Amino acid sequence: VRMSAEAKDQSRARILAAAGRMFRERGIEGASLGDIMRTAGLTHGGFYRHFDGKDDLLSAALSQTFAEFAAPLLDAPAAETAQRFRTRYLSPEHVASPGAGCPAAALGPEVARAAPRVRAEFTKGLEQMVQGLARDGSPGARREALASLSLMVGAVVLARAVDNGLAEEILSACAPTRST
Amino acid sequence: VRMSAEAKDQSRARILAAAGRMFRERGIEGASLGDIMRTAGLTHGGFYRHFDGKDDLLSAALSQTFAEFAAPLLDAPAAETAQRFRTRYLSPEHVASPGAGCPAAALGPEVARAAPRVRAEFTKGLEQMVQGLARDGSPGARREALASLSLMVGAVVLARAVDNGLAEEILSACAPTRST
DNA sequence: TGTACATCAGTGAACGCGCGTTCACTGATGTAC
DNA sequence: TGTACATCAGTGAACGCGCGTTCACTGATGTAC
Repeated sequence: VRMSAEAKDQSRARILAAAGRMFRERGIEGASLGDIMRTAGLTHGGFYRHFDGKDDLLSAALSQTFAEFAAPLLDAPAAETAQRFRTRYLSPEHVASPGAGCPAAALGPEVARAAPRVRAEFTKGLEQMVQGLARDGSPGARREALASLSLMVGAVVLARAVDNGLAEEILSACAPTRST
Repeated sequence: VRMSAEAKDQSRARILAAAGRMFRERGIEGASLGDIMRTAGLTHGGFYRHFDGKDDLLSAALSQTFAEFAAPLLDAPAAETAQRFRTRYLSPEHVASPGAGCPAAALGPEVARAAPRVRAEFTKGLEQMVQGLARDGSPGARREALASLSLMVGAVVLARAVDNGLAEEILSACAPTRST
């Protein structure tokens, strides 16, 4: 049942979309290749026609996921301001939807234990976010962007792990207009 | 080979110590009961004389680990200042030693997917840290503590996941004396 | 443009492995008298 | 204080399960002529 080259590209795109969402929702170890392939509408045996293994898929998914998530900051004509991005980032909607949210907040500690190529892709993706947040490129703006990004990631990581009352307090305490 | 009550308590303490370290080093799923029991000097079959299951162990380990980690902030006579705590938190040593470090930075996203009782224990532990950082108890101090804790957790999560150069930049950008 | 054939995307079964949990067993500990 | 016995901490083998990966197979696609 060979497919056309175009159909293969579509399969790959579906696998990547499923992986990007499921890794963020269930964690790297929690999202099995079988689950991902089933979500993409395929059986798990065909996986290796598209990727070398789980690490290869994870690297590709991180690359795509970071690009999508940072896009509002980077889209050329009317990019979102850093402050607006931070307001969205610190919203209850983002906390409730890890599968469509920031890869760093969903996967940070797991990536820290992952293969070098995975860490390299994560580093590249995070650097995109930093540059989107510090568009004037000055050293001061970059420092502010790094601190602001750390605050955002930490707040969402904590808000997702704790009970609701404390989660709301955390988001509120980190909202813009207070310091950076 | 029944052991004395005292010997049993010591076994439990060794299991808890091994679990606290290994969960933070390898993640919840990455640390198997077999590994933990072996590190504690026991065989894995005896685990269920001490805990009901992995979630029970994880809850107990989080409780103990948060208490230990927040101790410098809470020890009554001469507790560490919030600023000194933050300097230690944002050190390369903390980034390099997750097994002895902050449970929130090591396990946050995994706890977000864990059982309610695990999340409850995490919430309790984090609340201890917040109160240690905001000892005067004013609403403003609590907000500042929540924001500062979010910044610290995010910075260490990111620093552990990215390559060395960017990791150092992140820690430096979040060091005290800049805003909160 | 047609025809013959090699390629390969996808299927479904199989593999070896490590996991959390269970269980029969051992023998020192703790208890009842 | 001694003795008889029930308890139970720890052992080691076994269990069922899901994982990532491999492989023989199928048949439409793409290519060489």
